[in-house]
Amino acid sequence: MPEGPEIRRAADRVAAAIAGRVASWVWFGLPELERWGPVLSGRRVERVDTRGKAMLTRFEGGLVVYSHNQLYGRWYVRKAGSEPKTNRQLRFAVHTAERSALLYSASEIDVLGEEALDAHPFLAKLGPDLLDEGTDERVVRARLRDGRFRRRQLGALYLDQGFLAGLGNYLRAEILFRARCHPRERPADLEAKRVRKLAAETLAVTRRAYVSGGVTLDPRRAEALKKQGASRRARRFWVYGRAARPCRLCATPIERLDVGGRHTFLCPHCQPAP
DNA sequence: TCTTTATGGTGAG
DNA sequence: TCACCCTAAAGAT
Repeated sequence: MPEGPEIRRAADRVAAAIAGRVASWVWFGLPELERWGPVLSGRRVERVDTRGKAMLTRFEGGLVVYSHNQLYGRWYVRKAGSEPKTNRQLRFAVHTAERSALLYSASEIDVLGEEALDAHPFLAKLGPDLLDEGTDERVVRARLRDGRFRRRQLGALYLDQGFLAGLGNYLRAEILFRARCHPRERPADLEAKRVRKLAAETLAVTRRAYVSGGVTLDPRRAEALKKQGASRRARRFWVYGRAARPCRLCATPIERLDVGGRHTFLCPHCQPAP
């Protein structure tokens, strides 16, 4: 469940299950965190929120459980005391009277004081979160114009959590396709109109992914493909993971390209090289 | 049963 | 840029 939108949705589910309730039993499945279980048990869960791809489970008394799912972590919400059928490793469990929130497979978990959050090595580096209310097109445009970022390739920039928090590999490919930008272009080379377009699509694609549960394709197209019996995977993206398949707009074969050490995907016709 | 890949991230050079 | 870490699932044999 890896990029910002998936993490925020997971946080919503976990919050609905345990926020505002007393955690009767808190348990950690990592040896170095075991001692925190008894410390947090009996405390109320104040909030569950996210910063980019990190989740913060806040307990009364100013203690916060930081968790980052990387590629593997997965949250489950279950009726109190019951567990999902899975072979995964349970790493963090919060049980309340009615429901339990269970984090499996994640290895990046920490317990911090409220005051230590801003000094956390990952959190301290994050740029504006694309799913925060205050992050509007003006904010994204300012980021694109910023001297720290404007001369870097978009393909590298759009994986950098210090540029904008919550982006990831599929969002990078999908946003750049929608904005008709090639991953080797740089913000500094874009005329103002294209910067505006890119900023708008950066927000629109990310927010659509949040609302739809990871689908970046437009609703009408996704629905039509569903009726044709396409798999979830096949009706999710414009270009991501679609190497050699026809572009959904112009039928040109989608290309795969390595940028920033990872594969990305693009339509060579819709996103011409600089 | 093996190897590869993955929606992520770090640190060394 | 590269090697490496984390864990799980998919693909190859």
